[in-house]
Amino acid sequence: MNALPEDLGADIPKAYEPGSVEERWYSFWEDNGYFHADPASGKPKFSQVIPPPNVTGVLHMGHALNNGLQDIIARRRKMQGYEVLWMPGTDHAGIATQNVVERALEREGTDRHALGREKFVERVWEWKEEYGGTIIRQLKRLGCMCDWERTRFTMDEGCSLAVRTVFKALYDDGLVYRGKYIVNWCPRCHTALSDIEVEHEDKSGHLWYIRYPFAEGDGLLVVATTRPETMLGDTAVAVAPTDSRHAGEVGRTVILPLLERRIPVISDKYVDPEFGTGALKVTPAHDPNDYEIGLRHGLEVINVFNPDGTINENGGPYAGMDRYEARDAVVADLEARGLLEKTEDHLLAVGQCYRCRTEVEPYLSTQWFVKMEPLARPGIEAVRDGRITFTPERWTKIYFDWMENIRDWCISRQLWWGHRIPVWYCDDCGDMAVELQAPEACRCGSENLRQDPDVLDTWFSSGLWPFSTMGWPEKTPVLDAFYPTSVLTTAFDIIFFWVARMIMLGLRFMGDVPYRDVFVTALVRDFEGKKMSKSSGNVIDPLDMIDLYGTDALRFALASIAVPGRDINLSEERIEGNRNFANKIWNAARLVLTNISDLAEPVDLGRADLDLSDRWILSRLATTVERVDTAMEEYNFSIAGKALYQFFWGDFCDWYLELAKLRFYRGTDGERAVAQSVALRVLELSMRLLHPYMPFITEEIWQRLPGSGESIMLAAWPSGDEVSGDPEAEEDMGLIQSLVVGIRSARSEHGIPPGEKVDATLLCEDDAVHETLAMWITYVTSLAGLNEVAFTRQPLESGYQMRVIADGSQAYISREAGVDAAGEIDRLARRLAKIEKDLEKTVAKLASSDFLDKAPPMVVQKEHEKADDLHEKRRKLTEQIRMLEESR
RNA sequence: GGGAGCGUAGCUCAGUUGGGAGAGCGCCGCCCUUACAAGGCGGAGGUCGGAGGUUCAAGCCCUCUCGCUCCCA
Repeated sequence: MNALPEDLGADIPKAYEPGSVEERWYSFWEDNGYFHADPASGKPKFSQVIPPPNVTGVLHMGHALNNGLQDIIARRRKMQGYEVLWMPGTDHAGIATQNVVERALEREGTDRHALGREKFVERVWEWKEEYGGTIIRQLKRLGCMCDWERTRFTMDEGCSLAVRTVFKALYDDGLVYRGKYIVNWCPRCHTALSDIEVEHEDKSGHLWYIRYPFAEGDGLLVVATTRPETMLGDTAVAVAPTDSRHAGEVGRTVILPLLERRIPVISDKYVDPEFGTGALKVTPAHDPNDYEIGLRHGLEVINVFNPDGTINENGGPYAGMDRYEARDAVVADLEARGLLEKTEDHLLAVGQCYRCRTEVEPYLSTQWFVKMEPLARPGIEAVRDGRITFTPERWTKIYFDWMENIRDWCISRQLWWGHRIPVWYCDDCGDMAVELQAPEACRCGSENLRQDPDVLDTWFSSGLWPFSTMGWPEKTPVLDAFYPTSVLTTAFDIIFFWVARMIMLGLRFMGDVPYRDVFVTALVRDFEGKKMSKSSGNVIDPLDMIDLYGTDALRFALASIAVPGRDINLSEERIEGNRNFANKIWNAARLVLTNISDLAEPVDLGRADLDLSDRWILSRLATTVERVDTAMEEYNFSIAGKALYQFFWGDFCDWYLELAKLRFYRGTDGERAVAQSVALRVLELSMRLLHPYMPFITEEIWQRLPGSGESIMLAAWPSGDEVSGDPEAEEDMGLIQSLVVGIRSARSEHGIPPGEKVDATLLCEDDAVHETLAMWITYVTSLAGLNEVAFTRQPLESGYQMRVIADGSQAYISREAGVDAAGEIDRLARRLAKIEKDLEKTVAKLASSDFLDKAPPMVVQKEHEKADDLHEKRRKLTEQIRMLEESR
């Protein structure tokens, strides 16, 4: 598998080419079974379930973020030695999938009713077999290490049995019930929806003031409504009991305009006397509050809508019109009869179906419900006592708020695609049976059984996902080994739909929480913070990004801007920048690989004669390992990503490799071997540290390194034991970096081309610094472009054109062609200005006796040192500027 | 109406328990120095939304205020 040493640098393309690399390694991993979890393994277990994507879905940025992060988590755990199960699968998505197939039928000029239920469901299954695998293939392109052999589907046999088992158990416990209530009805999907499937949006509408004449005597009552068409179903007018304006009207009868129905005026505490005229038209069949009022007063309930939102026969002349048409007609007729007092503009919250955006209609119908309060209590407790934690923490409160005010869950849907409700009704005796399998006959002996035509809310089955996928209700080894799962990673928009319900159902049926951690990710938005949507045309397709820049670039970009608790504004430039990072990694590896072919055996770094740069980069690496590991443990993928980026590019490439070249190209054999060994070690360890973020490029490079093993996926996650910090090396290197940057800056500001070497004399007032610089002077000469270098112990009076004042040292630089003295004065003056600004603040602090008395000694001490340093720099700069001015 | 989050460089955003304002991109200048021009080096750019308070010390803590976004009713 591994290349031989002499082949190391051969055939390495100049730029990283993600396409072929990704394909090759993904099948290598999959074919070797690295994704497959063994419940019998003796290793500690780590598990997570994928939030099952919609089977009709295609991968969008939200998926890419969530699943990318889950993969990062899983890969690190695997490297840490856990037996990792990442359970994959898809969701049957009742409404969405049914819609897709219905649209296909429409194109064929037919519909589901013409096909019949059985044939239609067959068609959906066919569709699922053909297209349902798309998102799975896309997740593979994202690099996800899911255990594909265990891929599940919410409608597969096992999950379906789990659904029926749970339904029956809840029914037997009295937690599932059937009843006639006002539910949210989508006239386009022809089904009931649960409360949370309705999205409210403020829309501008009108408030119509309608005159209801009294049946006896003169006068009229004016009611205000936002929905005049529902007056067809009015069975009362209500006023507040406290409302003196209307007190005399209670008990009288008004004539409902248009339909001429006689309806009573009643008094009910629900009415808000401040709203409109203080008189409320009551439509018990089409408003939940009106329904309650109706119950209290024994009002007639008149349904005026058909399931498709048109007016039914109860609407008299308006029957057959659609609800908006009817609204216009009703208003026009009222106006014509002089019964419309006035119309005002009014802002109202309109409920819409979360699947199709159609306005939902409150609609009286018989539905199945789950009684939630008894399930919610343990769910609240599990979070309160810390068995489950949310990250970021603030989601905890949102979870509590919802759970503490939970309402019963309407679980029946008038669809054909989904888990059919396991309830059979007897046509002969009217009995009802809730069973796991279709019963042969009723208790009364009749075989005239009809199964309930409705199916269950898709979220009912996804609520069982953490255990139904592991084989429940059977007791399986997988369940035994991997439940509860370790973490659930998901976006906040499904905390109520999914997360909360899994917790409640997991506790109820497994007797344990479904996961320990809930990691709530952000929403991915476009670069200016707008929600990505097809209609706005601002969608960035993750597959396009993968094709253009590579999977690793996309993953790294998403992960490194994934700050917990904040939405992500993504731009293509961001991904491009990370493609550049991948390329940087690639080329660093190329440099190392092409320069280590003569390294027979890496030297033992514990004993080797390390350069300062070697000690420094190993120390930086140690810090990075620590920071990355800690941040990842806390789900802070942004901090970890930035640490990786900064270390690899800013430290390793910009400084270490530049210095290592000195030994690669001109070192003695021994020096070469040390530099090679350190470079190799840092590269190897970096690949392991980067692997969870960038699985493909790291495997590709790691496999080319001498002595690497079977796969980086099986290599150990870097630990603090592998490298250790070296504060002294970091400090010494800091002195050198300060001097190099100072000289480069002076050169650049004087327009000296990078190729032109200059002479320098270095002055260090401190002996130790002098020694360090003298020892590692080649670093300075090579990185700062110096020619002749001399050391002095006394400040120079002349013989140079530029002076650099760095930390711990100074450089006097001379150039044959000379430099513009005025330019040098200007340059130094700008430095001086900055120093004086800093100094001013520091001096002010030290002049305050409060500061000296009350601040911790360490802080005061630091401030003194800072002041000394700044004073010294100011003195040197001032003196230099004066000298230059005098010599002009 | 209730709750949450966010206003820091031109843009997108970091900023761990208060103790010398940062990154990426963009911009300007110089460089094709054989790992990388998808690059290197250097540079400009900020009264941290506003006001007040606590503190020796506030981007960070408290109060008020303005603006934007989201969730729930």
